[in-house]
Amino acid sequence: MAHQEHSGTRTMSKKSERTRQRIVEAANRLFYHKGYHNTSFTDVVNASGVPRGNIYYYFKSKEDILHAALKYRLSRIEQMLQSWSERYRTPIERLNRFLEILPDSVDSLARYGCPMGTLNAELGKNDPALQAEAKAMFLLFEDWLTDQFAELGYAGRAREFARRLLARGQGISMITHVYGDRRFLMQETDLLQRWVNRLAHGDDQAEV
Amino acid sequence: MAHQEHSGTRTMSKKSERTRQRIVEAANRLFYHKGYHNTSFTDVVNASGVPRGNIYYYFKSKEDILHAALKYRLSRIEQMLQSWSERYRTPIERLNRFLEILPDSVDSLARYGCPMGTLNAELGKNDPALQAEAKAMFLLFEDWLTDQFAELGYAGRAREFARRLLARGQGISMITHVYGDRRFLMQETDLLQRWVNRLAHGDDQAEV
DNA sequence: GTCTATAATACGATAGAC
DNA sequence: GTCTATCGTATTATAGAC
Repeated sequence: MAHQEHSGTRTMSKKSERTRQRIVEAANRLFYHKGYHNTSFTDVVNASGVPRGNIYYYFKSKEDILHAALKYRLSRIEQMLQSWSERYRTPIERLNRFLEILPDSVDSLARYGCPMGTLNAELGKNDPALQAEAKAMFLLFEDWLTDQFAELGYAGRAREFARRLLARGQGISMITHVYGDRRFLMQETDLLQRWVNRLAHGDDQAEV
Repeated sequence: MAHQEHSGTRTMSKKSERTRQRIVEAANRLFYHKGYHNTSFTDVVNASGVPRGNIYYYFKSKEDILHAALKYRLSRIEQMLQSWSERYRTPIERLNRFLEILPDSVDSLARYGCPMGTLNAELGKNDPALQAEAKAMFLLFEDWLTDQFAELGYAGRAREFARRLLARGQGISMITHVYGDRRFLMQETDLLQRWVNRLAHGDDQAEV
């Protein structure tokens, strides 16, 4: 008989949890590198090393794996933002840490684009439910960035600034991906850092 | 016997050309709305109204249709840019016309994202040949924008400005798509217009 | 719980009648 | 040149032995 639920981890042994996690991480990497629709079930089998049937023991469909991968991404982003909030005590330090993502991941951005952006672009074209889950990644960043801008003293425009910063990052990632141009990313990241730091020094007329 | 070549239009009758064009336009729309990998051959059959076998008379494979769709997009972009160059006589008018794309297509951008960006994001993950063809769309815009900034007197930084403008447009399109937020697009387009117009008035320190 | 064999189907592509 | 019937394969998913 099948186990009671696919989605829960409640009744799982340590080993089962590890296997499940291996599937999620392998699939997540493939969805990023190849795109969701262009990743086959067999790709997931090969990349994870978990036999076909076993994967269906943990997940009821390919789309179910996608849900799990999105959930995994969301938890990773939450962890990351929380650790930044703990490690850095001023909003300007936090914003600068956020911007460091771009140079830190310049190689994968040039090869595969932004993991959030490209997946949203793909899923956003069709299923509204999947689109909503993918959008949640952006919302985590948006809320966190909004908090930082608010702490900087721009409470009224904090969300506007947060979205603008996200948009800038997306644009830079896209062009870096299309052109394979690492220099562009570095140069534009510099501009964003200057903008953020001008804001931090009270220049709220700073043009973005 | 099969016809001599799939790609050429040299020996085609008027009616054949129309049929071929119907296939290309239907497929192009589907590739935009659903994504390339998520568009099936049957989708193209249904959308174009052309029987399966006939499509293979005009194109040797699904990928061949994609090539034709990309070629079609490129020619449309070229036509558009050339018509703008003819209609508008100053670079500032031309740059403002370029920015008008965003509000003009805000509905489809919110639903499907930027046609150039999303297709590049999808194809860029895999095949380098397809990626190059998709990139060519950006290059057309980049060169044209570079010309405009050069005419404005920023010869040395014209290409930098052109890429930055493209990146901004991509970021705005992505966020508009993810959030389904038309207001954001309008607001950010305003910012870009102000930037471009400040540049036109000689403020080369204008921050982007 | 684990794994292999295989079902059921959707896919891109072809054959061949007209 | 046009169209339908169908092929071969890759896909997701399941059955059932261990």
